[in-house]
Amino acid sequence: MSQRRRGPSKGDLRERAILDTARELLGRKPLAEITIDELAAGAQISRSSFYFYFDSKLAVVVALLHGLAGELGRDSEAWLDGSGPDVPALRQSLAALATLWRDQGRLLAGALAAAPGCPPLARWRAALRETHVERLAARITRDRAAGLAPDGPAPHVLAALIDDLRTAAFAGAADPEGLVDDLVTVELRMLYGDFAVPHSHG
Amino acid sequence: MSQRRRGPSKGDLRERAILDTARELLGRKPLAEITIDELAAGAQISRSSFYFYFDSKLAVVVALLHGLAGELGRDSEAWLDGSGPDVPALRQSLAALATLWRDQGRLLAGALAAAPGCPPLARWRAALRETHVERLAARITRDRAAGLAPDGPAPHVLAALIDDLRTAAFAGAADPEGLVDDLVTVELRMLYGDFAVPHSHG
DNA sequence: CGAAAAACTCGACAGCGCGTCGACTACTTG
DNA sequence: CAAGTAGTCGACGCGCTGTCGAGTTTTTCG
Repeated sequence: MSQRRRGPSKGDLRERAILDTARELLGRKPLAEITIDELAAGAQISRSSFYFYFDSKLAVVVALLHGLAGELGRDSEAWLDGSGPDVPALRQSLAALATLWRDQGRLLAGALAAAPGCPPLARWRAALRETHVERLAARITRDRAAGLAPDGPAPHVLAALIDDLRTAAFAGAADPEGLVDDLVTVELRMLYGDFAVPHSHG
Repeated sequence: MSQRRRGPSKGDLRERAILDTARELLGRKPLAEITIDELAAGAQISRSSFYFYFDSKLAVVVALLHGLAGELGRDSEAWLDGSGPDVPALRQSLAALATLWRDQGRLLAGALAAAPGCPPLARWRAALRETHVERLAARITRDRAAGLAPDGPAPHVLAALIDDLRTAAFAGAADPEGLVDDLVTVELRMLYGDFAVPHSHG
């Protein structure tokens, strides 16, 4: 817990300066290589003053993540609330996510890496994931009931695999946006692709 | 580089003791929470003596990984060298990988997490991944040429996505082996599942 | 205005984990 | 038994973290 209370004052500027410095540094190097000294120096305060504003480096990450809150859900509404292989909706959802990874890749990667061992980050990650997985699982259930999708893995398992794939693919990609079309294809196959098992002989 | 040269002697026992301690600790807690003191204590030597055997904690990881060398390739031969949706071969490949993740999950996860920022681990990871991706990509190319698989993402991209999915799914799973069947289905869909786009109206 | 309170700042300190160095002991091999 | 090599260890310095207490500013309000 930061000791800071309320009011628009000089301290607010410093807090923003820390956040801005963090964003700026994350544009250049991974989270693990950023030190509290650098954050403090960037905000023109001493290292110990940093602790007046944030409890740790990860608290800064949490704050940064908080600012990203809405962005993840918004563009997926159409896809998650729809039904059937709605290609444009899926592409929109993936494109938005890709852009986020392009712009905030190091922040997201750092947060993911630090999540085990940092309860606040773990909760953030779990909440994000669960929201997506649950809605996607519901969509799968709907599609199957409507005869739009073939049977297969339990909906929440399939949804979790899709979520894993997105994260792994974007986290590892040099150019997330270049992956969007391929991910669209692959996710559609995972959801709707019932392939015909060929007869076992020529 | 460790300063150690050759010969079967007392030191060999200590080296093994360190490795054993590492394995034992990895059964209880993640790599990041293991300290060199613990490793040394487990082998009944002082912390500074540890450095006579290994240069760092990650050097121990590398050694541990080295011991796992063959296990990854072996059981995938049938699947990677075959063609078409060979379900048993694919299942065998995935089952072996799942077992490895069950037994060595924390080691693998730790190695993966530490890979950026540790060249030897990064090289190990890259080599492993590239081998798999390349062989799988070749398989995809073959299948497509033979008319066994539909067109889709570039073979090496699709192969990389499948590799990512495996790693992410197993790394995050409480029970890797319980995922095998679902992964079989999903991978087959990614490779062979050409779904029929439904007509755009009811 | 001026005094108490709050917001804010900082240097000094203690802790932990890492990796190194140099001196010491114990084997082994001619 | 001498000399070299293998193995051991305590002490040190480093970098980063987080805390404490004492200081300075800024706000609040009687």
